[in-house]
Amino acid sequence: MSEEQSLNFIEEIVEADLAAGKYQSIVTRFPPEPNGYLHIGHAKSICLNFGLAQKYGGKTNLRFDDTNPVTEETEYVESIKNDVKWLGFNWAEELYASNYFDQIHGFAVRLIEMGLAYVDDSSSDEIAAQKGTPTQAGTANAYRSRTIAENLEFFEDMRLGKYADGEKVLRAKIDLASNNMHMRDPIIYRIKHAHHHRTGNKWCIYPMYDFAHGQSDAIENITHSVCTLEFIPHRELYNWFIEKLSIFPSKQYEFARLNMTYTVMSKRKLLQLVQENHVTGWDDPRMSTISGMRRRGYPAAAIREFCDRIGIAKRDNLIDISLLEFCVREDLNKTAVRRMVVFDPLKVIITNYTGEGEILHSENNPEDPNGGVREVPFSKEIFVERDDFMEEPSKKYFRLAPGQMVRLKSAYIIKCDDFVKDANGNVTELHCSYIPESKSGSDTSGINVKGTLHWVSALHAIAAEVRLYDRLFNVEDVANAEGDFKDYINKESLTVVPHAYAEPALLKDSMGVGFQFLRKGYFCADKESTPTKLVFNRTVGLKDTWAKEVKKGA
RNA sequence: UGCCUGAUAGUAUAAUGGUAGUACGACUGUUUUUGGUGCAGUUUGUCUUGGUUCGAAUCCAGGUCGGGCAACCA
Repeated sequence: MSEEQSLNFIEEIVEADLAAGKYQSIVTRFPPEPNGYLHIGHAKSICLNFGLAQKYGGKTNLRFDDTNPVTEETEYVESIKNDVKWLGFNWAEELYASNYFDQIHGFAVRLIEMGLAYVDDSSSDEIAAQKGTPTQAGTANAYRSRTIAENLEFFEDMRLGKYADGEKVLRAKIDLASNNMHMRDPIIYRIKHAHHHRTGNKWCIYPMYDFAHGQSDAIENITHSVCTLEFIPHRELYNWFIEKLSIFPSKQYEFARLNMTYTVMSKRKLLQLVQENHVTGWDDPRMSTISGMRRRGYPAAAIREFCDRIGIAKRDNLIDISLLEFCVREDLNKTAVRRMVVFDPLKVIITNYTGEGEILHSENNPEDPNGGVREVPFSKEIFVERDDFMEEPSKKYFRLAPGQMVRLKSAYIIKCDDFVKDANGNVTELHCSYIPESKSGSDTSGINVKGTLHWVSALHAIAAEVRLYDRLFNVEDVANAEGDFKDYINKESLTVVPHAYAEPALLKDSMGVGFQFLRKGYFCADKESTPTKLVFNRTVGLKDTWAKEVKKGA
């Protein structure tokens, strides 16, 4: 293999570290806070962290960053585990920052003993004011010069629950004049009399992110701690604690988080969509969550492929959602079984068809020679799509029109002889004649037609509900659009087709697979689908050059 | 106003002092019993001004523009 694959900048760092013998093998981690469901942005991080370990023969921990008991819940923990697994990754260990609360508390005591932390009685407003501004140094208060003994005692009293929330905090004593605001005596422990989803009521003080994340990394011997760009200013602090505490020197590296067009990618906003019922839940198929995409029918492999294609870099980006859709189609084209479903039926009577009906066969997947065929019943009366007929066709319209011929997929060529209108002028019925010798597979008619239509036998059709999804927002860059992001919600993001006509094979199909409804797009059975009421989600449409053509003409 | 970051086709991402390439998008053509797929092709780019060098996307200096930083969130 002479194929040279270019590395992203983190892979370069890893390779350099390995080549220099800095580590024998690498350890990464994926560290979500269990305060919401995972979204496609997390998928990028998951693929990066797990991918690194896979590629370089290391391991990846799943670590829940659960240091804020008031926002975190077990429901989220379960959903996160489920999503990571579904994406196809196995973690070495399932860990929690809360596992380390004793050790982290010990680190805090050590810092106090070294004279590098102090208990501050100031209010949150006072602390903010004393921090100064980016251009003005902060000022020390009287608490900063408390003795080690005092600090030890007060911190212990904090732990014992002698104070109310907000009465006291523990701060690292670093540099109130630092250019980096995070170094101006950051708070490292706060009092929260709250129930924790894992440690219950054992603790009433909890470490802040900055005093838990790096410490957890060190405890787990994480070699490469990868996070997003907004943590760059935290790195100095991260390193300071590692140095002062003399713990394992994990290194933090930052990459640009994923932004995607026509969607939101923040847990806060996603939570809002759920709570205010703009969507039906975290797994609403329109959501950018992993669970939403799974329900919508996006294959895990397609999401992985997408994450691979967008790359890892440090500049801000806004990825076109059509790239994700491309990856979904690429995957589904190879795997989805083809079925025929008519959404907006128009009855066709095949006037010269005298038989009782017959069973025809159609390939499950033309891309897969081993995919086999299924049985498709044919009869004198069928349904085709309403927009597959035009009374006065344009020149490039290759479908049904008076006198025009088309092939019915896997069946016969038919010719439109006549049509029937109701009192309102709506076409209600087509009368066609078929060419008996044009039967699919044994066509001796010699006739070539330009159009092929999907269809279902009226006698054998089964009912199905079909849900069509469009983008949830109608502006590209939702996060940077002016005003409230909810003003940009696309009111037409869901269209329900309550009574589509489906071919009967669908009744016997297993529901976990991806379908392609011929000429309609890719679909999957929704979790609400039952044998008596089939419900399908449109995963993504087919590329539609005809629609483009029509648009151009209009 | 300070500090930290970043800037390559429409969107992403390579080229690590030596031919600016790839993918998606867009557009052509071709194949096709899905106006799908496949195949072939076209299109568009190094933020700017100087400097170093035989040679600069890459190194240096200044500028411009974008993002981040002053939560008892992560």
